[in-house]
Amino acid sequence: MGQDFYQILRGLRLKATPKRIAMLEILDAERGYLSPEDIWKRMRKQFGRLGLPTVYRNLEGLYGGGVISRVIHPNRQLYYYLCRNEEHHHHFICISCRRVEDVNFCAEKELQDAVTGGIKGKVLSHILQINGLCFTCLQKEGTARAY
Amino acid sequence: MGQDFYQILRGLRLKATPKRIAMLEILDAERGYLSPEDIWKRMRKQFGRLGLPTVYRNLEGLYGGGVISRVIHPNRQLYYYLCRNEEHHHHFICISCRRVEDVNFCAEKELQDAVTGGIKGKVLSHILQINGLCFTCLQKEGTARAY
DNA sequence: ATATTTGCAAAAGGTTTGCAAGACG
DNA sequence: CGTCTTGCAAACCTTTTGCAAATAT
Repeated sequence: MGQDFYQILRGLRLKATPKRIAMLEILDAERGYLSPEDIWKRMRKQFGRLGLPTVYRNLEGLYGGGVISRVIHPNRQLYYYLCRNEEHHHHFICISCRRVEDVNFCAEKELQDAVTGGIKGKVLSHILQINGLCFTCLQKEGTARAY
Repeated sequence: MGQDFYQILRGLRLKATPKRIAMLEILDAERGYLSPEDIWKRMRKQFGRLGLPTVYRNLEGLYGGGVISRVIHPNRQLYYYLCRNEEHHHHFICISCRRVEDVNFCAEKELQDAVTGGIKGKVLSHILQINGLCFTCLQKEGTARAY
């Protein structure tokens, strides 16, 4: 993934400001999920003046445009993650080291059937996320908690 | 569901205070999800003095004990719901009228397999929730939004 | 009697808003 | 240039905490 962030932003009709590009670069360099504040801290190394609201506003725009995905941690905070996988999928998140793994399974059809058949409603969105400990963290022990 | 709330609370080693019983009664009388503040407002009709922290603390205890379940709304707030269904299941929630319907489907095995096989991690919990509009709200139109 | 529970007030913590100044296209 | 972005400060709102007084068993 090189310098096509400019194109991606333009595709969303967002101006390709240095800050937005830096955000994408930071997310791209990370294999785990980051909080808005994490991103802000890393960005401040490059930018003298940078407000947290800018980070929030941009994350919202990028998430809305489908460029990044988000994770809802059991601690109720939102974290963001840059997805390279084009297909619809879900995530396994490590509670301890924040690693994200794509899970190429989705019960979309079954869920749709349950709703169309029984409830007769309309599905707007669905959340499917697995929270746990990745292989590495599992070795280290001492991290387990009942989430 | 009659007056066994006393027993339920004792089973969790929680003191059966009038407020805890009232909370369960309120949740039991509702087929939709309620916010802590909703519950607080309803309880204030019966109790002169009642703090919101009490509601939060008790919801936490009841949720921890598995007596009530919770819903994570796309708006990021937590809502609570008294589950009558004993088996493991998930929820369809109506974004508009707050109705909750049980979805007797869970991809537990597939998820476990994905994690055990590919990621080799440990599953601590999983979230599976469908957000949408129930049949009734679907008729009324005008409520749709992209969540 | 004693461990829990509660009220109150205050703090915490993440997220949002308003608006004038600045930057992209 | 016009519109979209940003900084800053302040507000928002849900949730949590500390502690003394009240209550369940």
